[in-house]
Amino acid sequence: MSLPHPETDQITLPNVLAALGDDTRLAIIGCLARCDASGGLVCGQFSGLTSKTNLTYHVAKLREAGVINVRPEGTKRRVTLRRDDLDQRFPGFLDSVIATAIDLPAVETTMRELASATEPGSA
Amino acid sequence: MSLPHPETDQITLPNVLAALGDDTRLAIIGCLARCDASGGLVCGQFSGLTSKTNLTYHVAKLREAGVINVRPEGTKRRVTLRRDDLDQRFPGFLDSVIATAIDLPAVETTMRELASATEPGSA
DNA sequence: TATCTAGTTCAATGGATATTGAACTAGTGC
DNA sequence: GCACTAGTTCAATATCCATTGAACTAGATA
Repeated sequence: MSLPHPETDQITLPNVLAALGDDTRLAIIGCLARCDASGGLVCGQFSGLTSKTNLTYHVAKLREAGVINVRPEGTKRRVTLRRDDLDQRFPGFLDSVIATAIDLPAVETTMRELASATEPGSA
Repeated sequence: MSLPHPETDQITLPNVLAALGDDTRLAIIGCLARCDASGGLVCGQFSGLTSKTNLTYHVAKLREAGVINVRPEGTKRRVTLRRDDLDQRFPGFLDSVIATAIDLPAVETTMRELASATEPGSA
């Protein structure tokens, strides 16, 4: 872990709520919720949501609040949800947020783009 | 209901999260969670949290997001949590937030003030 | 009617937050 | 070494948000 992440017990509800109270960041969480089982996503895969610079900003916000984990992987950054940590800290919270966030319009759109980008013949 | 409140199905997760992502408002929710069974609270009872003007502002934010109900009662405004509506819309969400919000320092302090203000002999 | 209480409205302010573009850095592969 | 990719940093801006104080309104009470 080369980037600073808060310890589990440093994660606070006000910070997490503030981090999630933004459309772009909520969409990022929605996308992650949909494909976290497959090992998360890298920043570039959220490019449909906003600019590259702005993504760096929002991903950092989520990381600093303790909502996601960001792991360098070559020139990329692999982003995953801190499910276990959040469940431990605020039981039931993440699941209830995800249940709604997973169906947000911005998430639907991004996932569609992501799917078509990995279709055979598009590479 | 003389003040505008969103219908249950108009309540959105981004709005609710943004409304709760503020220390003052989270403290209001914590206080309400503690004594909602006893019929809610009136604005003035949150006076330990911030100024009167600022309370009007934050209470309006929570109301507009659909988190609380505000009912005129003489010159006062009775504030209650929209538990049923939120449970219907985002199952489990409110409970998980309350579990943590109820123990916030600002809530503890406010509840102590509230308790001492209703002690026999203080009226 | 006069006064008090509880809360609102409004305009102004300060501070935080989101967004942008240009320049930059760290890996990867030729 | 060179070019490419992925993401960062920085400074600037634009916007939104929380906070304040003064003046105000509605209802209760004497």
